[in-house]
Amino acid sequence: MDDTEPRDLRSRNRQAVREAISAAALRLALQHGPGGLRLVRVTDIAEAAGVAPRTYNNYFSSREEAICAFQADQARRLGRALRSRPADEPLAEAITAAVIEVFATPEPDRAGLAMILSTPELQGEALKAFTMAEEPLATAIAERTGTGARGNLSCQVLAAAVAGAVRVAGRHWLDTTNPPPFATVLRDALGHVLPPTGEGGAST
Amino acid sequence: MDDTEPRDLRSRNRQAVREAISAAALRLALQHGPGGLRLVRVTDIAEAAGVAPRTYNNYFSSREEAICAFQADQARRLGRALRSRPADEPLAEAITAAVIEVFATPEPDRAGLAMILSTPELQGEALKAFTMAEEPLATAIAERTGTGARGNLSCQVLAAAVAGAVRVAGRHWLDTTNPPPFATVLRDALGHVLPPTGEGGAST
DNA sequence: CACCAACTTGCGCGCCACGCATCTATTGCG
DNA sequence: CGCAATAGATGCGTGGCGCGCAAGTTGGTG
Repeated sequence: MDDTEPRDLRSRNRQAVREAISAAALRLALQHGPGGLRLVRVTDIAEAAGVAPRTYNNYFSSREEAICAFQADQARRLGRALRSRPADEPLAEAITAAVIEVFATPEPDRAGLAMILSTPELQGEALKAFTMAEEPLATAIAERTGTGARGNLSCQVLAAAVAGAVRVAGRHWLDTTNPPPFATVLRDALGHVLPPTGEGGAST
Repeated sequence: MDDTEPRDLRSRNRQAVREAISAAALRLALQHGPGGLRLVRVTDIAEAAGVAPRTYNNYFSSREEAICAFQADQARRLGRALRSRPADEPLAEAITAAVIEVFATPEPDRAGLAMILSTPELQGEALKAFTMAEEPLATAIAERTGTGARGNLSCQVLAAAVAGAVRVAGRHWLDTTNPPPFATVLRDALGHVLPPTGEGGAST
């Protein structure tokens, strides 16, 4: 969906700068390796992105946040992706399709993922990013299942389970030599937490 | 059970200091409220804990880490708790019992939890703490189900789902006025991700 | 064409993480 | 029971970074 493209030309430029900084940060991080994250100065990132150090700070408050901005954006799209699925599609299939659309299209960058998963600091940030997806996802699930209660436990638990499955799938996919398409791993992982077709998981 | 208590006097003292710093950090954080986390100086925490600022830094590298040390310790105990359950107990019951033993015994501190869940910085740290529990938990589950493969996706997914359920349950319990025992909420949440008795969830 | 708002950038301050050197208490051994 | 080895605590100093403030610049608007 192209709804991620902002209308305002100003916002457009802003997003471009954001991605530029993020890309520069990830690239520098990859150069220094998992252990040398500390050696990546904020000044270097800003310079590589073509902005002032102060400006970098207007976008991100930490290196980790900048590096994981892509994951954060992905997570932000998940709820919307689920809503855009046809309403008559079974819940499990809709979630699976939405997840694959967001996280496996295109195939993730293996090096970047490895960098993040092998660096504790970045793990935490990526974790935050994935968790951000849970609340909108839970809301979307609640809408789809018709469960009115927004505070419904089962929807939130399911959303958390889905997010966790995606995260675990990513790690598993990365640890696999000669890996299958990420979408395959995602389907497999989601199969363990998704209710069988026809059951929305709302029992309370 | 008490194998978590080291007999070494040195380690014992170290753990005591760790808890003292953590408690002091949480107490000061509660005084300043969710928004005033930045106003909690490291010096204050160290002084309140009766140690030098430099020593505080030997234990924790950030305020957030210190405040959430209790959650981290809890998470670290989950895998061990599951192992200590009787081997003939069904998986779902064993996990539920272990979770309740670790997270609902004693009943969590409502104020502290509210503080953490309403402060983004602390949310991230608590998230890391919960996630730390996943790997040992997955290993324990794999042992219990007899699934040899350590890289087994289903066990890791289940572990992540359990951790997520605990986290969601905590938030839900906190948002509830006149709340039931936390153990009740935990059982409810876990019921949505745990396989029915007799099925280990290991299909691959 | 002129006004307004948002954004970038430079400056500067205060805090904090961390390396180095020293001192103290605990431990293990003879 | 005394001594050497060692782990941990503490002080000091330095460099990096988050962020508030104010001016310059660019895009959007009536």
